[in-house]
Amino acid sequence: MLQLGQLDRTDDRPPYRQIAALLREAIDLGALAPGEKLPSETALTQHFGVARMTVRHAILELRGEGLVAAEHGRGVFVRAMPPVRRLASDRFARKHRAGSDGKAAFLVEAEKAGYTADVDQLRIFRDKASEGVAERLRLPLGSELVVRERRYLANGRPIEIATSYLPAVIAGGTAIEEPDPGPGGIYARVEEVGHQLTRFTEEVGARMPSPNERKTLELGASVPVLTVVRTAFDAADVAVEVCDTVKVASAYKLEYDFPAR
Amino acid sequence: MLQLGQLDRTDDRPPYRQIAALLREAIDLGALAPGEKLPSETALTQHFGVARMTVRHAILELRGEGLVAAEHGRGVFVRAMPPVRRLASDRFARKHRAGSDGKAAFLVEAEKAGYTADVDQLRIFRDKASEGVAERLRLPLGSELVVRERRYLANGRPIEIATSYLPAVIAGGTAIEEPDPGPGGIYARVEEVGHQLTRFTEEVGARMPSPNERKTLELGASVPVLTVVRTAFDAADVAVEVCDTVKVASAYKLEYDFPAR
DNA sequence: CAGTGGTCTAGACCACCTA
DNA sequence: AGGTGGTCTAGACCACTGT
Repeated sequence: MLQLGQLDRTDDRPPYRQIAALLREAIDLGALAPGEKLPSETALTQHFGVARMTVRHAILELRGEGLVAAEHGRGVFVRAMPPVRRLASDRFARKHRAGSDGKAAFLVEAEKAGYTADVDQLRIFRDKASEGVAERLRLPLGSELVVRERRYLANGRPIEIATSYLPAVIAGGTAIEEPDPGPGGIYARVEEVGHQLTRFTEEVGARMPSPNERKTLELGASVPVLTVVRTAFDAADVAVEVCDTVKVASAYKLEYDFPAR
Repeated sequence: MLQLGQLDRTDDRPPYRQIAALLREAIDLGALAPGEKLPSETALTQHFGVARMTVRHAILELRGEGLVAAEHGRGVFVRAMPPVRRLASDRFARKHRAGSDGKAAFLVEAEKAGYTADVDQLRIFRDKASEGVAERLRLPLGSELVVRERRYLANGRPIEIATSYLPAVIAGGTAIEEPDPGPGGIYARVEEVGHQLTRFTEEVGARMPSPNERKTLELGASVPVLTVVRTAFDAADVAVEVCDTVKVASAYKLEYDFPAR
């Protein structure tokens, strides 16, 4: 049974903050392990001798920090943190595509780092270019695109949604329109049709997820996401792919290396 | 006088969410301009015919989104959104240091983009290297460092906290320990003492701010921050500076450009 | 069904700001 | 002093989950 301290009436912090601090401490120390259920509001109310709203206020604070998630009718649970993926800016180097025996980069990386990886919710379809994508691909608005959507999971937990957009004139009719694009992934196929990749740009931001993203990524109320929009360029500096990703922020660390010039 | 709609009892959203939605709409439409004061809790209570806690719950939600900020004893005010800074990975190129007439890069950029920039809360002191910094600078734990802390503001709103760590053997006794490091900033001074900068690495992540950061950056309850830890290397590949920054996510877009190799 | 969290009421007292 | 938001109480009913 979990042991929690008592309120300190000489403490100048209000009771709800003290309760939040005590629970936060229990989580940090591991007395409340990830996935574990917190004492019910009723139990906490009795333990601390306060009104239910006071306990709820404390829990609201922890939810705001993304430390716990409430499940209606079940209880409040300590959130489990997914493993952290470190993404280096050389992760698309050709050497990483070779020798992977046709496995996707994400699966190879997972194997090395010791977690299980999955890709699901794959959707492939044609669409017209929206403003942001058209601008990045330097195509007219409404140009025909091949779109690949998918969701990445680590240890069974969703960590990323990715959507690739490629001009249909490049990707149309190739294995890029197949569920399995073959060894080396879609970048290898793009190079096969004559577009050797030379550089990438990435635009990185962070924000709160939309309700939809929250659902797809199974996120608690206030867990932020990292957004990365990558554009791939070929030797003629033609943009051949835009990849829009939404990543669970706590699961990622992005690494970039650039010259001082 | 602000006109607000009424609750719709047939709507399946709870009253507090409807009230939040009505206020959000008023803000989006400009009926409540940035800096303007919302009707008081008492006024809203009477307007909607609900208990005060219900109105507070709605306002709590808007505060969580960072749309409004409460000021004890004064009222609740619509927050102004800071302008978005786009940070390109060539922003430390030597050419940007030259010709800036001794002005810091941040101020020059602000002038061009048409917003006012300020740096405040400058603190300069000596400290011992903590684990993360020691590792990045490849120094023994506890090595003497020169530390520069400061806060950046755009249009008067805080948008970033930055902390630079430099080995005291490099930065000690130079203008880097002065409030004004002189033309070209601390990087120019580092190069003057024989460490020509050749490359940088950046580690990017996102998370919810700590209570302290929330206060310093004047953030709402659930507004995320971007974290960027930059390490600067000289020609001998010696790490000469670690710069730890915490940025208001909504105010930044980071841009990186890297070869496919 | 009992137990959980979600929402709401109608009060109360306090701390802070402006005047 | 009067108005504002901050915190708290002691109830109430509802919706969801599990047995």
